[in-house]
Amino acid sequence: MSDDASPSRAADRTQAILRTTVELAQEVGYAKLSIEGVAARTGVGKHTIYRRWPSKGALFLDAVLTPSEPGLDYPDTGDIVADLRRQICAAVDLLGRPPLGPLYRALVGEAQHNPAVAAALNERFIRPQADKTVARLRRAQQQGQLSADLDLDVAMDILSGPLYFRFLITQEPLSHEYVERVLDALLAGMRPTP
Amino acid sequence: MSDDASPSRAADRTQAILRTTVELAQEVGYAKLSIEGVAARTGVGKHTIYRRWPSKGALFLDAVLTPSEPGLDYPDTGDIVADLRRQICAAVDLLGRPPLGPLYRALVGEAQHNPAVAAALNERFIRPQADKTVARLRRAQQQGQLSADLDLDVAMDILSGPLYFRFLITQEPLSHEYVERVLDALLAGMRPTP
Amino acid sequence: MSDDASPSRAADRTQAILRTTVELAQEVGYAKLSIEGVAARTGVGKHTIYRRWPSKGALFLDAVLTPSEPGLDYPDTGDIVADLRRQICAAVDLLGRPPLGPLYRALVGEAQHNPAVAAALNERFIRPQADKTVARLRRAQQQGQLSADLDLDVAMDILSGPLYFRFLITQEPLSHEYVERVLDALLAGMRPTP
Amino acid sequence: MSDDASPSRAADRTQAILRTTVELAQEVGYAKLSIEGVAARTGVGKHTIYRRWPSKGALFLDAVLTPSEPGLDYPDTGDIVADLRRQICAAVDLLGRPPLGPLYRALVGEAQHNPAVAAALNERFIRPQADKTVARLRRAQQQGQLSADLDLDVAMDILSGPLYFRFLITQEPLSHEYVERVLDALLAGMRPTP
DNA sequence: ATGTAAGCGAGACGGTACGTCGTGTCTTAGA
DNA sequence: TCTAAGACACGACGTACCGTCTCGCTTACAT
Repeated sequence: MSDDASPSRAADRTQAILRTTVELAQEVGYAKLSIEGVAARTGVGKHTIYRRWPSKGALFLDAVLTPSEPGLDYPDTGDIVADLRRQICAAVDLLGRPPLGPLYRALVGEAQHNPAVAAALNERFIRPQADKTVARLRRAQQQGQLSADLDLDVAMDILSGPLYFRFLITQEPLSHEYVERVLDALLAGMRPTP
Repeated sequence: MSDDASPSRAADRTQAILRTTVELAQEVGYAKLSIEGVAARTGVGKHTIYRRWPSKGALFLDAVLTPSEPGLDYPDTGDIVADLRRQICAAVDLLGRPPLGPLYRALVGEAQHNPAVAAALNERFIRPQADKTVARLRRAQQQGQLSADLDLDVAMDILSGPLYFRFLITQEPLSHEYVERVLDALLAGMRPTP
Repeated sequence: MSDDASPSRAADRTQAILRTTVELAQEVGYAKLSIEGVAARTGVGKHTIYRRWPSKGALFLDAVLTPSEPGLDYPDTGDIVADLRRQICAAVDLLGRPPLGPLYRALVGEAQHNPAVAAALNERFIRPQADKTVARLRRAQQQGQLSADLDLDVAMDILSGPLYFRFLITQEPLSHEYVERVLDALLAGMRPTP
Repeated sequence: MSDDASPSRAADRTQAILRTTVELAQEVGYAKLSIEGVAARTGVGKHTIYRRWPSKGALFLDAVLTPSEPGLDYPDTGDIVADLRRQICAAVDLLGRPPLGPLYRALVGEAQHNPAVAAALNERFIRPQADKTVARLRRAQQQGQLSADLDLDVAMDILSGPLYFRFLITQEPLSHEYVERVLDALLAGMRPTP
């Protein structure tokens, strides 16, 4: 008697809870987010949340990642430098600024206290992105656009790391101009040119 | 009544509280650390803690940074690559592994939720280290050991970032060998050598 | 499809639920008894219980009274004192000690909070017993074995009351010897014999 | 700095909580009384209640008994029958009708589920009253106003029991006329007068 | 040397949230 | 059609900390 348009009560509720979680987190911040509050605002019993997620961290992870998961697909225009620039700027625009930025920052913060969140963050978001990046880098390397000596796993870290450092540690804003400067430095290398 | 050997009751108490905080954090983790617990274990009234620190985060920051503050002085042997390697390895050994590693990780995590902690972490630890690093890099650049084009502020980020990325995000262990690979990649640059 | 040997699925289930209720109440006490628990232990849906009884109290009343209802028939040997002694001792033995005693005590306790239970307890158990008692007392009075002045309704209360008082209020054990002492006092009266 | 008129914060709060408990119990009944509700209405943290009483039953016992404890003093006019009548009627008027009646009924009900409440009820209320009653009966017996054979401990039970039976079991109202009828029956005895 | 204040331990207090349990209603799938 | 299973909104449980507050007691300073 139920048609495709109303797939299941359970999924409806799950979505509603995730939406409220994002809303509330944006209003009061992750630290003051509470399962009690999410339940009340969604009009849902606390148990309905605990049945789905074991902790505030797990709920928050789902709430932040679910909408952006199919988000950052990798371009391949043939020009690795342009593609990296495009991809990194997209990531910075999505995760490095409001509205998602503060939530993503809080999510990474939570991962430092909660190993389950750290693991899930890696598996659901970081590793897939890294794999795509490494694959793209490998193609570029094979085409001679990157140094044959370049250690591709490390390349992933040196491309992401500086931005995460600025995002999490010094907490200065992330501009496209900054991305450019990082890319320039990485491409050229630190050693004096002969 | 107080002599040099017991400089001040207040300082004694402060030290005792900081010691307990580290102890307790190592035992139960930052998430389950509580001011109530620190007070009880130290044998101190809660007020005595609140009089000194405004929040658990601030207390924890002091507890983690106080002992390691006079820690990572920069060497200058004349060889910038050797000095960087030495310095980064020292930092990794101190902050990247037990016993201090988990505490430092939690501290950075807390900084994501608490702007005051983020600011204090930067001012008391990150910025001073960065300044020393940049100064050392500048000398090397002037001596021709680094590319004249190198953007020194960015250099600081690309040296630290990859290690923080691995420490905070993928949470894989930090070995000296990994430091070496990062340095190699950064020095050589990603572009193919002509 | 159902024959005499399996009178009805419904009745079977009802009996099973009542049995579990008694079992569980004996194990954990009435206060910790729950419909949820009874359903789980019986292997029955909660609805199947709610369809039959409106509340825990009503279920418990049925569970306690059903087996003992056809219990306390009144003897008439011609000797009213002997009959009262026999009857009261039987009641005390059945309801005043384990295994049924604690359940009956809890049932009366529940009746203090739940008027429906109080009413049902009276109608299904107390009043029928009282009617039989009064009838027996009336015969005895007509035969001259009891004072012609005796107020028979009150007689019922003064025979039962002291035992209930001891059972519910002072919660001291009920022995046959105690029954004897009560009967002696009631028969003789408190006034000095002239 | 504090004078006799403001004895202590603690006692103030205790009294406020007990008052609210009685109020709330009268409004919603014992079954729906909750520690949460009492705390909210009193404007007090739940812990402040749990610090003082281990359970709803214990709190309720205090709330009901505290005001009426110094309540039912025994008269001695020299006429035991008149004194019993006076005393029993006073008890019936206080505990057998609103406002206290329903609370006392609920208290006795709770005692059936909670041994601690049963014990406290006995020690703080029932036994002291019983002791006074027995003492008064003993004087009357020595003066020849009661049968020399009367078993005084049992006398206590047969005086109280019928009223408790009516109060708790049949739950009919308790009138002075009923008290009279019980006393008449008990004084005269059930045996036919020769 | 003696007030007098400041710091202190202890812990009560009003709150908020926790994670769990049971209620009574409702839905779903299977017999 | 009735059932078992269990999701659901709700409300209360009893616990844990929060940050504030009052208590006496002990230091240590200023008179």
